[in-house]
Amino acid sequence: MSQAPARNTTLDDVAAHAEVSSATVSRYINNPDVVAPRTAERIKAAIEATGYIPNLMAGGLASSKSRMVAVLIPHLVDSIFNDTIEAMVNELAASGLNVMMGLTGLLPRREAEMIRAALSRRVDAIISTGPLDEETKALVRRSPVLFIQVWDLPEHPPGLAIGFHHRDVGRDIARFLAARGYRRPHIVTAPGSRAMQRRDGFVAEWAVQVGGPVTEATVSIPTRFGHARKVFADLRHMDPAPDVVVCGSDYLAQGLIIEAQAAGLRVPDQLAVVGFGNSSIAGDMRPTITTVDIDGARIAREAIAAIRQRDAGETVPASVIDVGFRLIARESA
Amino acid sequence: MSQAPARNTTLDDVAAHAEVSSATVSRYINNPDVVAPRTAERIKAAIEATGYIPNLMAGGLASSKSRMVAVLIPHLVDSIFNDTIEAMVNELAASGLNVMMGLTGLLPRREAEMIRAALSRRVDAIISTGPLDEETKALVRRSPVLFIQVWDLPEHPPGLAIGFHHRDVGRDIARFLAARGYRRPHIVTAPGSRAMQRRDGFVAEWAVQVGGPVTEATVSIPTRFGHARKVFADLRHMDPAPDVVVCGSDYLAQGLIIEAQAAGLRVPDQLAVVGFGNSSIAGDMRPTITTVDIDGARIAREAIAAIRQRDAGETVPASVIDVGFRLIARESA
DNA sequence: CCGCCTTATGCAAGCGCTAACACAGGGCCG
DNA sequence: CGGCCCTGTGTTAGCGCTTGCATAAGGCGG
Repeated sequence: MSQAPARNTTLDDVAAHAEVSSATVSRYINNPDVVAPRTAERIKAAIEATGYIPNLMAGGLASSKSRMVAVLIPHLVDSIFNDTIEAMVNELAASGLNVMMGLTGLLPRREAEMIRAALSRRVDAIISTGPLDEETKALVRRSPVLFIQVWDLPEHPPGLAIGFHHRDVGRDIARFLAARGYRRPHIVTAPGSRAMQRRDGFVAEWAVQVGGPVTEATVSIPTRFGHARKVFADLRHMDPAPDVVVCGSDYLAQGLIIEAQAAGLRVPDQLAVVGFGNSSIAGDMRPTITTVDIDGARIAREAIAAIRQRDAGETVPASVIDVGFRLIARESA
Repeated sequence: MSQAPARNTTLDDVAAHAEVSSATVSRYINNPDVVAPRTAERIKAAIEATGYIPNLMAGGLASSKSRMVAVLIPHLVDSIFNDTIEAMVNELAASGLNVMMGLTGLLPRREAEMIRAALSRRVDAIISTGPLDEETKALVRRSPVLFIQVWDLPEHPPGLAIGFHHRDVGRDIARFLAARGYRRPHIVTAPGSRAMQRRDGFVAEWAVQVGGPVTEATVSIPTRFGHARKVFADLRHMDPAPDVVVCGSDYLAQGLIIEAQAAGLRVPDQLAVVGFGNSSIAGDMRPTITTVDIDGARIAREAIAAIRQRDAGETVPASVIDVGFRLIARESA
């Protein structure tokens, strides 16, 4: 109330108050067990009394550990990553790691920018959905940061990769739909390597399983609810009409169901729909949406495990963790 | 390829390479205009040659400016804040500010924790949806951080508040529905002060406008799509049946529309629905959703303006910026 | 009861950068 | 043509913390 302290309270202030050296206070904060119980007591009281708040920039500089992790994703709105990211951010917070969040949007340039920013902050790890261009990949390799690419399993990840094979997703959807007797699939794809892999997997397997034509449509990234109107309108002009639409996200799938119903079609009888991501809406939609579930929490856990391992001094090899996926058959297809 | 540099390259390395002092390199990086063009040239080349990446922890420590802003929100999944947050993060990035993201969930304790973490990082500003408990409010007031509370306009914000009056939202919805001739509103509220204010505003104004009973239901935070099944099921047992449902989010509104339609009801004729947030889905739903639009981008801009002002040395007074809201009448009510 | 090991703490040297201050040199005005 | 100001750069003292090393007590086996 009265006078604002000219200077922020520092470790030294606490140390003086507790009548110990600042080194001991530092130890108490970072590793309480190494200080004697009675000393700990005094320090604790001193911290309370002074209202001390550590300065992590100073601490980070001295220890060259930032206790911060960069999480880089394309979007927030209608993003199929949201469940994974939420799990990630929560897990990280629980581990005492703060999250520097970057939205990379569509431009690879932004991804590179955000990575430079993360590197400037000397983050302990970068978690990104990638993919990276060659220059950025080289930059990441040169730096000591732990780079974790999630949601995809590239051949030669710059660091650790935790994800699944998108091509296999496409393949499994093709098998599933073939087995269910669908014959004229229409696949809606967004540009972006992961979506493309799923598409390729689908097309290849469909050729094997059934062999008829696979029609396609393209939407912009991110694949969202609002795209459904146009996709459905286009689809109505097609002859023969598709009997099932394979979507790049549950949001789009939901939109298509709504459009189809508004047009008087019964889903799945007259038009079936498959989503992707098992987003929160998928199980509650009418009809419930057949989709592919990714264990986002598992991805988050694996990522955190790697970060901890690294933090403990072990080296995390550039490798690949396949968390798989699960096709969930519901009512919409 | 050959030997990893034992030590990271620093300003001094660049300085040596460019044959200037490190101070000049620092100037070049932070304020290129003050160094002579020829020197700038040399430094630029030296930076490229050495692959220098600044250390913002060191810079921040020295300048006591972190160039980082904390953004604290309850959730990511199905969050009505997402549009605002996305705008915010993008605007911040464009201003060269990095974002430390915190998910506060439902517990006030977590909010306090995240604020401490942000303070430890000496962030330039904290943007939070609040509200804060008294202790945390005091903590924030004591610290030199710029605290920006968004989405709400409390009486005595600890810093700057940018938002709108939720009570007025409730009031305006009541007027709108009364004018449209609805008579038996059912309002679905989540715990949380903002939702409560909207509810109170609605109930108070409804009493003035029409006067009949307002029935209510409660859902958990966040107000999401999946809640619709239960809300709708409960609503079917009510006698007299409501003719309009006022929802806490567009996602819930969407869910209710779907449930109603699945039960054979026509929306809005047999049951009308009002949402909140003007989320991306609202305009594309069938029927399109009557909702309340918040100019998230505007909130983001105002917040960034305050941060810049503060950064320029001016003091940002604890005050309130009302960005208002806009009721968008669409098809669902 | 003494040397040795363990445990708890202090000392001091940085971590990599910024910014206040000093200063050199050149242009320009009177 | 001398003094003054402006521009550009160097010098230096930190910013607040961590950590390796040194040191002071105790504990304990022989």
